[in-house]
Amino acid sequence: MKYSTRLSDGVHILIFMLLNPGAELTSDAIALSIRTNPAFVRQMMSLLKKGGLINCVKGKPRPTLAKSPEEITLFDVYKAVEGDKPLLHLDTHTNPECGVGVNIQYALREYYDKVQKSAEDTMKNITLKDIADNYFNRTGKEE
Amino acid sequence: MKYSTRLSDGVHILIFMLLNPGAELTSDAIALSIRTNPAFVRQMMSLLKKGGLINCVKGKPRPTLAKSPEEITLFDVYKAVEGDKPLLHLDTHTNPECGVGVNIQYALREYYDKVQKSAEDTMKNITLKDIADNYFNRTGKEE
DNA sequence: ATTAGCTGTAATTTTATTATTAACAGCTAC
DNA sequence: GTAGCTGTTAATAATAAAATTACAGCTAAT
Repeated sequence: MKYSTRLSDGVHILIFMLLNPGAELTSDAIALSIRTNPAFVRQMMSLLKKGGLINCVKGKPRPTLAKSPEEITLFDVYKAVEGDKPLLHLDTHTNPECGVGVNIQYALREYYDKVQKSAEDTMKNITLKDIADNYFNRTGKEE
Repeated sequence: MKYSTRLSDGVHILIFMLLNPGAELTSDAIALSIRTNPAFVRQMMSLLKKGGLINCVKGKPRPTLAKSPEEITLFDVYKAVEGDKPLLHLDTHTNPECGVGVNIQYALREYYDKVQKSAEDTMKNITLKDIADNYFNRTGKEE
């Protein structure tokens, strides 16, 4: 498959909103920056809204962050745009008649959960503000 | 795309070898358990061999672990079968004329690296023995 | 020596998941 | 009232994975 860039694009959208507070910000403008199409941006924004991260109104091109950047973590964005999709995937297609194979995958699941948790814990400690600060340092622009 | 199950299948192969020490173990037999085809198993085994995790000889269906199960970590298997493929993917397709977008992705990279590192650190602390023990507990069989 | 059976590897096809696109109903604000 | 936007759905294209095919070369048994 294609690699999912939803988390990256979700953050992209949020930072874009942070950089343009109160300004008119259409899905077309954001799409131009991500180099995707407006409908995809609107789909992402719909998920971000459902996740409680942004507020936006149909017909009105002025979306706003629903929380301060310090309160939005990378994990929040991940959950909003990827849902429960894990980073690692068990092979759920093993031969069901082979108990060995089935139990290996069950055994693995426990350890995949640990990997997932450590990744998520790290994501929970990264906020939109951190990423924005890093962006500002990069561009020399001050907050 | 399809989700990659290479790590799961790599572990599957290693545990299978651990369970059948010294026995004849053809790629056909392993493929039957994973419910895949022998050529894919051989491709995975080729990678595991390059990663220094197993020994096997062309024409001879008796692969062996190159290290003890305590010395093989989940990270070793991940590196062997996935190489440098990260868990999270930046959107490298943003509009190059939009400096904002480009720099957002650069900023994000630093944080993705942190997430990757925490996942890898966890993987480094999980050994094939851990997974095998969990498997044995599950099946009631003792080591 | 011959040969059956296996491995190692490359090339092609199929499949799964994603982004892309098109389309349109409904809201907003001028 | 209408231009421009959002929200949503459905269909299509793109991409990376597994599945498959094929075959040269090794092993070991006879």
